[in-house]
Amino acid sequence: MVRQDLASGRVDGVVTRFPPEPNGYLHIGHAKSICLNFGVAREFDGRCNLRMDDTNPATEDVEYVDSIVEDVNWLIAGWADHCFSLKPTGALPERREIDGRLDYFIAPVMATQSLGRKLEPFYASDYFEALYEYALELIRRGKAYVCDHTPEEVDFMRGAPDQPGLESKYRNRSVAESLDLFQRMRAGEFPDGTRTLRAKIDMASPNVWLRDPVLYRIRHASHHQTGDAWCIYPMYDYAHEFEDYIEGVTHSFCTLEFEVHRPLYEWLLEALDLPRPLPRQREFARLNLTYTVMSKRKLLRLVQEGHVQSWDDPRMPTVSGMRRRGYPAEAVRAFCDRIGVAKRENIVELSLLEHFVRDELNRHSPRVMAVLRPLRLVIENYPEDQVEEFAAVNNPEDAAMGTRRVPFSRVLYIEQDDFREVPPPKYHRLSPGVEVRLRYAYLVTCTDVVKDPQTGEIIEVHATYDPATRGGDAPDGRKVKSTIHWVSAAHAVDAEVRLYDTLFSVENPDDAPEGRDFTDTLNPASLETLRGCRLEPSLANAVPGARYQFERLGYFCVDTQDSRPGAPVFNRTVGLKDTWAKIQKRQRKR
RNA sequence: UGCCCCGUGGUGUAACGGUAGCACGACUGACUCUGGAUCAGUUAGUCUAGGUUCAAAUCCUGGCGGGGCAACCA
Repeated sequence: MVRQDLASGRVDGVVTRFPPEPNGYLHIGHAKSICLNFGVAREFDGRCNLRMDDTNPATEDVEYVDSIVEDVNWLIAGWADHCFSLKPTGALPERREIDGRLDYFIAPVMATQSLGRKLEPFYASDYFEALYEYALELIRRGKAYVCDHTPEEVDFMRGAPDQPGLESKYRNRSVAESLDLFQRMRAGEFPDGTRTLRAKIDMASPNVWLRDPVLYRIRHASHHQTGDAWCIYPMYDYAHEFEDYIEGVTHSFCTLEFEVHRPLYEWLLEALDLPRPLPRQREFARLNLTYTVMSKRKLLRLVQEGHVQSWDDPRMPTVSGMRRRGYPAEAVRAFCDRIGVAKRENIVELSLLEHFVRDELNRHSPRVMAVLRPLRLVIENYPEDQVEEFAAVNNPEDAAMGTRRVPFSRVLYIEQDDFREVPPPKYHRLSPGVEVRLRYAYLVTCTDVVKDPQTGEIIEVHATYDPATRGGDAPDGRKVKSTIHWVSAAHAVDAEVRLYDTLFSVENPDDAPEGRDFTDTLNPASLETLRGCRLEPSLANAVPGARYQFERLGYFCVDTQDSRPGAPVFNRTVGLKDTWAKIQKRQRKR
């Protein structure tokens, strides 16, 4: 479509916009919209405006503005910054005339070319004056009128979808009277809800949005950007297309539910005889993901009711949550690219998102050894005080990432999961009499199991090593079935590790059965906190946000909120694919 | 109920009216000092009934199914 518009000469450049309302945090659904809008701008060498659609002071807050700016920057950094347009802080649209026709226009500044000027997002609230002027013009043209009906009356008179509405008795009052009343609405002469400005369209239209929709309402409320300057605020349907127009937007992409609003979007634009090309609205289906919810209302409830700790809780599908969880922005973008844009309702599998996260992390994150649930392994025939260092590869996918040295000694920790006194079928790891490889170190054979005399719990495993297998290869060419990771007890770094699982235990928490709430299907095991985890010493100075692969376990990142030097906290971003887990699952089913 | 939109493998998404393709998942196998990665392969799809056409996922009509819309929210 964009290509067609360019080819036909309808527009000579592409301008899109991402227009969130600052009443919540951005989530993966917004990420899709961001990728669409910035992606189109990028593809056609255009630009994309970040705009706060702040026309309802009751629900909005600057806290959200700040988070939105941060999230957008994070998501597009290194990808679309060159088409990211903002405006100088405090700039307002310029009032001008083109061919004798009234026009408002606001000039963008590319984020990469600020030239020292302070920049900020566009704000719908910056256009309140322009919007007001346009409203006056609408009244003069007989296309809008002030209506004195109460909200209840208006609601009733709208009729039903299959029944025409009733015309307001104020519909035909004179232009002069409407003008006067509207000016007095602005002046604050009337209390909330007493009057509205309405478009004069068609009360019998089969499209309910064309039945003289409300354009302005009276709200004596303080706005987070304009303070108390206004007591009338424009409705979304009135404001949005003019916001697009003022910014010179060519393509206005929004979600499906606005499809029925499109005739209104176009009607308002055409009602005014505007001198520049008009923006065009097109719709696409919003994103749904399995095992999560996406509506701002539900996300807000999760936060407010304490089901998660915050908007950036790593279990949240918010952009900030994903960032804290360790998802790379590249992975989120690759995901958005793959899911495509269409008008069909969809529920994308979480596994697709995780695929891109693993794909990105696999190529770029350094490998490291960490033991989450430690089990002592004593190498009986290894000298008591000896310490050796082995070279470990940082990333087999990228030789340029080099190697590091890992200390080895007589007492090690291995993963509890990597030892079974009685191995189940197909279990290749350590068990009595079995030889395995300690990664990068030696081949060891399990000789003994030490149990707590009281509880019978395995507290220690003994083994012998073969000195000839130094580095991990046997000179006689014998093979072992398994390689396990380990950490030298004396050198280990102690850490807390948080394991995350899906927030919900059902694929689609949105369709809770009647009488049930989506919170009923919350997964009680979505967070498991492990303390006393043992990490290899190279992790002692890991910086917040740093991402690693813990070999054989998954990808982990240093938590940006709770990690402290000397007391590191790691979040599991996503586990490695685990065929052993699959085998186990299958065995359990039998 | 009125209007609008949408129906392609389990999931998501492609295909000027001309061989239904790609990705994820699942399943086999190969390889492996990560039961990771990689590689090879298998599985499985045009909602339905008519019509137009040499030819229909694509165009037309009906049916069926799903979704949206009746805030002074966005």
